[in-house]
Amino acid sequence: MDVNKSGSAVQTQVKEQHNENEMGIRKGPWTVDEDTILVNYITTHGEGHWNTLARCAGLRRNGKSCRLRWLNYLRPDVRRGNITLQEQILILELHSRWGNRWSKIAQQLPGRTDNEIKNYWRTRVIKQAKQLKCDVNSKQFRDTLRYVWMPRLLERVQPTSQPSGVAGFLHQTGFQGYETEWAKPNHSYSDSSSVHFQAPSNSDHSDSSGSVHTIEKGSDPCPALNNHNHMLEQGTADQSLESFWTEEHMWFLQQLSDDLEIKSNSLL
DNA sequence: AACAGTTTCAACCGCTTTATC
DNA sequence: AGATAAAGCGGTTGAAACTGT
Repeated sequence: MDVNKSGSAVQTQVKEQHNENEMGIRKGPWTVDEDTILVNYITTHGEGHWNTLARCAGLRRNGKSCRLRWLNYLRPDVRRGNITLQEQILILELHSRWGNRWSKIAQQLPGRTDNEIKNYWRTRVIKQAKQLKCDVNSKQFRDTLRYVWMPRLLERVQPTSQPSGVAGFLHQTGFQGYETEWAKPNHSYSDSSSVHFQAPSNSDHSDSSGSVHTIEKGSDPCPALNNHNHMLEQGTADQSLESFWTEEHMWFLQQLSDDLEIKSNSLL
């Protein structure tokens, strides 16, 4: 959304008047002029002390609003545009580990803001959970993401990768600091004949069953997925998370996650 | 073309944590 | 040690953009 690009000057003026409170503090979308003032002021004086900054810069905004505008939009190193495939994997992985710690997750994705990641999670991932008819915080959905979806995304990113390549990928994307479950010896996500997913016993959110789930590669459990894989390899499909989730995928994932649930329960 | 429904994301709100006096 | 202000964080909202009919 960019209010600066739409609406007539008159409409904008009316809205601006409406968005001022009795103290003369403005709220709502920022104008181009306000952005310019804020950028120029920070370029000269640096950031911080936001209430003082707002006052000295002559902005009729509170400090919080200035800080948010700068951090989420005006900072020169803010990365705009779609979340890449690599970033999606990283977000899924980090969220499985840290939960809704958006700021912490954002620190591992250079140029991305906590707000952006939070929005991504709410608009894309939660949407998919709803389509799977499960709660986004349920074990069922977490397992589906962790043991089905993320390995497949990784295979798309690094088609020839070995297990150790996962750690390498995470390193390449700028993420350092902990040993991913996939880099551990008990996780063989890509061998010659099948794909195994072993639920780790020491993950923050996983169960302790350590149950192993195997999908025989030759059995082609979901032709739609493989077809999509082919499209990605040919560069004919949008490389986004949601583009994977067709109705057929949903059915497949639902079956698989139901199976995971049953097996996990039987081991308790 | 017009309308309704849905999605996206910038911005706000309220709470917690940290810094300063 | 307590009070106050500032900064940071996650949840929520609402308007614009998009999509379908």
